[in-house]
Amino acid sequence: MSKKEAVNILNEIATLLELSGADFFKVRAYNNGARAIESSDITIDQNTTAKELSNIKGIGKAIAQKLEEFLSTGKMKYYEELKASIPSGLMDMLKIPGLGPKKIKYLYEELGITTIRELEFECQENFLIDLPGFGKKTQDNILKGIEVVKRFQGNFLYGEIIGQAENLIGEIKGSKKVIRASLAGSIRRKKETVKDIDIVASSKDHDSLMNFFTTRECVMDVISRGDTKSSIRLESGIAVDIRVVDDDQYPYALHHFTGSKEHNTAMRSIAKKNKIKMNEYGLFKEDKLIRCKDEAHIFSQFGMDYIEPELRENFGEIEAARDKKLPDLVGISDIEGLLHIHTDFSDGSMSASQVVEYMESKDFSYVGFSEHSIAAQYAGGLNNDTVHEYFDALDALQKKHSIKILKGIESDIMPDGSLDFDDGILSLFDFVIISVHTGFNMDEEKMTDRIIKAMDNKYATILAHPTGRILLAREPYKINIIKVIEAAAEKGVFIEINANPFRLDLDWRYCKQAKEAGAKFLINPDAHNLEGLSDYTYGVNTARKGWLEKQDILNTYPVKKLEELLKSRKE
DNA sequence: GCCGTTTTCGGCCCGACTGTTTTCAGTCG
Repeated sequence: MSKKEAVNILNEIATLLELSGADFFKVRAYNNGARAIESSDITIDQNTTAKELSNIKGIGKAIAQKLEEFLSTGKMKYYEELKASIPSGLMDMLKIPGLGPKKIKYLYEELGITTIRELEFECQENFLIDLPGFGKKTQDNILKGIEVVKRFQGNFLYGEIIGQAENLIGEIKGSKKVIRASLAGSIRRKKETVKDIDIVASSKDHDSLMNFFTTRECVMDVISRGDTKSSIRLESGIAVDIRVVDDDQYPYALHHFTGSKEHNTAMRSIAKKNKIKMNEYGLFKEDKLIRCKDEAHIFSQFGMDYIEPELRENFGEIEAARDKKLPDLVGISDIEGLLHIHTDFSDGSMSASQVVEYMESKDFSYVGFSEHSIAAQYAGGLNNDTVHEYFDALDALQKKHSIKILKGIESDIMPDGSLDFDDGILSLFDFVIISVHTGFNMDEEKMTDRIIKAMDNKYATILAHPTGRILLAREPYKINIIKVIEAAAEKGVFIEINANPFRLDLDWRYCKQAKEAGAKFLINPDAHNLEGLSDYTYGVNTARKGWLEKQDILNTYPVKKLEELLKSRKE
């Protein structure tokens, strides 16, 4: 039993309670409890007691006891009973935009609808039109919502969406009606997946700006249209929400709609303690507006430093801002070179010389190749012979170019924790990336031991994509990531932030903890084609969300210092 | 269900839009 499972079960209980029509505050208490566990630094396992749990703010007697039962036995009676009382399809129905727990509960009780498919059928048969509180438009919206769920499951990769978002915000900023405008919401916070695109703009003429917004060429569908708020859908299926305010309200609105919800709630409660009301229109002391010219000014009202949007997840940024202890986050321009690149020596689609030319054109000072290794024959991995051809080719390339070329390998971690090349060959590389590509279905203990054992090899320098997750497609393998992080820090193995937009692994949620354990990181593109090289910027986002600074990231270092660090591990 | 420098009971953040209503409930962020 891990922290993650505890968090998941509390969130699931909250959802089930919502569907069962429970008191709103009870639902929120479970959501808050999940949040509290997630951000607490206590380790959670089968021996964690209710007493320890209830020390966490947000966990009371009732939740603590239920969790203790869950952790020690793997079961929770309360949850099992709740789950049994509610058809599982109702949970899926919550994903339909426009349909919430109240209506779902009503449809279930009145029409016996328990799955999205049934709901779709009933809509097509016009059964919803005459229900009290429903009607033709509601039914149409539900059908549209079902389409969205079926096609996109409601989530989008940041990397797939950011281009569309930037185009649209560019158009809006270009409108003469706009004074200030910005992306907001999760996309401004640079979360790895987003549900929609949020935009905040200020204008003297709301109506014209709304017309401008809802008639852009990229708009497929207008979902709602008001004077302060409108929603559209793009061809990709993602919804875009815009909020238009007067310019003196802009800083408050931008902060409010950037979120996160948890950050805002925490900010509001601080405001309340200072007898200040905080909402999207301003800060009010005894109903009098406190004028703020920008977001930094808002934070300063509470004695806080400016908090970068990436950090606004209520992961301690508010306390740090108050204590002047916010990190100086790593930036894209800090990156000096890139490692973890595959070429046509293994499964990449570009040649090493193309990569070198590209990297030189972008003024990077080093480039590190890392082909797949002997066990990864599915990916054209190098073997004991071709590895020497690879060295010769890179040596020849180095003679023609001034950018420093580092020779690496991505060596597979075998199920027993050994590496697939023997030490004699591994010792020849400038760096050895180790990673799991097979045998994903081990239990947590075995997988954790497997990876920790692999890190005992003194030639292993970088642990790649530590959890193996593929966003929106594959869960992380079962692993005690905290143990792995601590072992990496202790053994001096560097942790990769894999910057592929489908991976972004190590997850930012663990970066801060890893840093505190003493770990160092590399932001690696894991590129297989030339476009993939620029993915490193997504990795920088992840590092920033994980509170990392320039000195935490090895590929911000000059090449000499990086080489020393890579060598020191062998010695 | 949680919490408490006024509280062990009575609060719990707040506002916009839609659609179905004739003043409001549900949903969303």
